[in-house]
Amino acid sequence: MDTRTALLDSAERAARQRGFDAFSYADLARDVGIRKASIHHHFPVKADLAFGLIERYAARFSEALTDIGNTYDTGAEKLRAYHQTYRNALADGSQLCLCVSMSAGRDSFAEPVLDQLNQFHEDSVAWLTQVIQQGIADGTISGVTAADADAQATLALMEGAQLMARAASSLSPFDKATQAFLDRLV
Amino acid sequence: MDTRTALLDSAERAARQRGFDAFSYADLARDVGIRKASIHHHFPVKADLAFGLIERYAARFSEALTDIGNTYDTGAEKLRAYHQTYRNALADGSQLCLCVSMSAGRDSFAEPVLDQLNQFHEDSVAWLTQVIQQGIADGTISGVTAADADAQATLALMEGAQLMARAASSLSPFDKATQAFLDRLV
DNA sequence: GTCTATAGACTGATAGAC
DNA sequence: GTCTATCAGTCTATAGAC
Repeated sequence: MDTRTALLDSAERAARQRGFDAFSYADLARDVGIRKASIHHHFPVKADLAFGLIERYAARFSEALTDIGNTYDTGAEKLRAYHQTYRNALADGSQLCLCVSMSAGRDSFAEPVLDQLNQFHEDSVAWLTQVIQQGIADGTISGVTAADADAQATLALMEGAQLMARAASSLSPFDKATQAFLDRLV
Repeated sequence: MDTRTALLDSAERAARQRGFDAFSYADLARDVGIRKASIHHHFPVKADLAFGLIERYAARFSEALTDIGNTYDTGAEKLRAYHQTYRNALADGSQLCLCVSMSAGRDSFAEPVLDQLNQFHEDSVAWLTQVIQQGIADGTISGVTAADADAQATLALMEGAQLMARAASSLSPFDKATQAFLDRLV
């Protein structure tokens, strides 16, 4: 495998488990099997690594949402798949999805990284708004008054539920927090 | 003011704005106006400071919930006051409440701190469950199927909404995300 | 593209005087 | 309880050989 990719993989794992500021180039070097200095060839400064991570993540997530849109028909089915994506990212409660991790530690990031992060949030809300509107139209989601507010609430719920699950090192707070959301779907 | 209190105040401000691992004893010393070494007299190691922070926060929050219980009558009024507490903590979107901040950076903490954190979450859910049940009984909250799941969802929503507001440095994601929650209250 | 070697800054923490 | 002085360890980052 490509060294750059191996570095991104290792960094993503570390960032999701321990936070972006909690791993060092030394950790990365140990994990990937090269020397610290070699990492700087691929990511001159750590901000480049942060940007590389969020960039790849946003691209992958965007693909995943497109896949969900193509695979499922009803609004409810798509929202269940979206929920499952966040649930899977938790694993056994030991890691967050990268965007929650980076949202939480946002102070160490420079403008370009924050822009990507906020763009990701906006894209998510836009996708959710569309899917919720479809769910209203096809009658597979109940209890919605404003689709865009509901979309923002859904994203906040997923991210918050991840945070609590991780604090407890258990999936159950996530499942309990998202139960009512799932119950609104046919 | 007590030096210990001044240190806790400064540390809380820093933890909420930049994260617990993002401030140092040097920062604290500068802010409070004493020398680094003196801080170790009050908090021998940084873990003691973490514990002191969450301990004081949990005690204060518990008091605040009791106050809300005593001040307001209906379930809806109490939930609106609870929501306002989280909104106020954000200020202009530049800081998190301490428990979101510490949940986010939980990897740097030892068992006693994590116990306090999880206890805080459990206490919050217990209080919310009770208030939501009251709201069902007095008819001031609608759309609840299971009070305990709704309580966990409410906590996750508040924490997630804070995270998004802070990422955007703006209150509006918080307001949008919690709009539907408020709309369910009479 | 990877290496050795090193710089310079900062970290939490300690010893011991006052 | 606060100070000066200092420690060993870590961090990101760079220079330059191969």
